[in-house]
Amino acid sequence: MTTEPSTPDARPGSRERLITAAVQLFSRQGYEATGVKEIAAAGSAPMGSFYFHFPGGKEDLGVAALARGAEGFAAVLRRTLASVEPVEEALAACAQWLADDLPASDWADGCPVATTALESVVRSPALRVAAAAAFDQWEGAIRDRLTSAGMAPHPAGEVAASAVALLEGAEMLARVRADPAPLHHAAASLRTLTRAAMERS
Amino acid sequence: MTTEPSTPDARPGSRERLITAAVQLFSRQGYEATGVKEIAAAGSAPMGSFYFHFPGGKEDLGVAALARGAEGFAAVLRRTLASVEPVEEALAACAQWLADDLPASDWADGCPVATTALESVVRSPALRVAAAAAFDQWEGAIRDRLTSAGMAPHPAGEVAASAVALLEGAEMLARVRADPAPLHHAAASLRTLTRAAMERS
DNA sequence: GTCTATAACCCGATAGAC
DNA sequence: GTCTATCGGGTTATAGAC
Repeated sequence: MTTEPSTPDARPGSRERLITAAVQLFSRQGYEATGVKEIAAAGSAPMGSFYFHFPGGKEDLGVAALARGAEGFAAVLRRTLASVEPVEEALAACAQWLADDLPASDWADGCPVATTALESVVRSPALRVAAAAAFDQWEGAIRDRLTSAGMAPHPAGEVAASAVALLEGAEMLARVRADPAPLHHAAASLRTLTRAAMERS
Repeated sequence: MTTEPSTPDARPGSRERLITAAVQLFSRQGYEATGVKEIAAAGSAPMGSFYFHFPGGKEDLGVAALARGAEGFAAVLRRTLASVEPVEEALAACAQWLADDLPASDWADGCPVATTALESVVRSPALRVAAAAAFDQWEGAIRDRLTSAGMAPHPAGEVAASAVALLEGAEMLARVRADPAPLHHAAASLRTLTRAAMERS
């Protein structure tokens, strides 16, 4: 059992550094545009370490990076959803969190999954499955928050799916336009969708 | 003036064939994963023709392919929006059109802009601007349909932006999962959003 | 306008010393 | 586990004949 924080203050091992570097590079420029040498350099690891830790090569690291990125945004989602009431403001707050966070990198650091997900559809079943798991995880976190607030499972699943789609689409528009407005409009739309579904429940 | 259909029955020139090939390849696998040789082969044009017609190289063709893809989907949007009443069903029909169309290619042929748009944010200002223009065009077509139905300009712009975001996000989820459900949920959400905005007008 | 051949470089992956 | 050097094949782009 060599899970990471065995000695809590130690510098992360090269495997961890490679995953962290890959998450950021994939979120900025996607999977295809990122070279393994670039990842190794960003993670301060030589090529030998790369292929020691990821025998399956770039795709192997890609799967690990998608899982890591998925967990990172899931934590943000859960924290934001849990700390805001009422429920329709909780979802809007997630869009607002993106509108506040993305400009900090000048819109460079985007969703750690989306670009790689689209690139994977035709080219890599392994990456496609890992991306699907990421979206499932986020959708599940949102669905749980909606049902906890009393929404029936039937509309909650559909609203959660549309919420993930809306957040992803609005983030793409915002990054391409370098403008937070699509995320603000998404927040308003999420309020409307949540309120309508709650009234139906 | 050498716009294309000068002799309507002629085989398209190599420039047209290159653009058509690029639109499809970028919609399948994105910009970064697509090589210029691959585009030239798919368009049955030699490398010499490629750099004759697109002196700026791959990025030059990329801009043309985004504009062509944008116009293609804008035509679908305008046709669908114009042929369905009432207005809240018109937007839902656009999501349904995607749910019907995408499985035909086994989810391979996706949005001709989205993947390249995300890849471009950090890497190519020219492609980023072309992608933004595509999204603006689609948003404008939707906004026009909403205001024609009597919606005030203020909610119409926001609803149109969220509609583009929702369609793009739901298409991504559907392709990655190989499942039309996210597009069906998006259709339902578009009905709700349109109805709520109409009532507010 | 069209084509071939190739330059110059970068890719993912590996071998093998340490 | 870590590092360097390198392989074979890919990339974008160009030169120059036709």
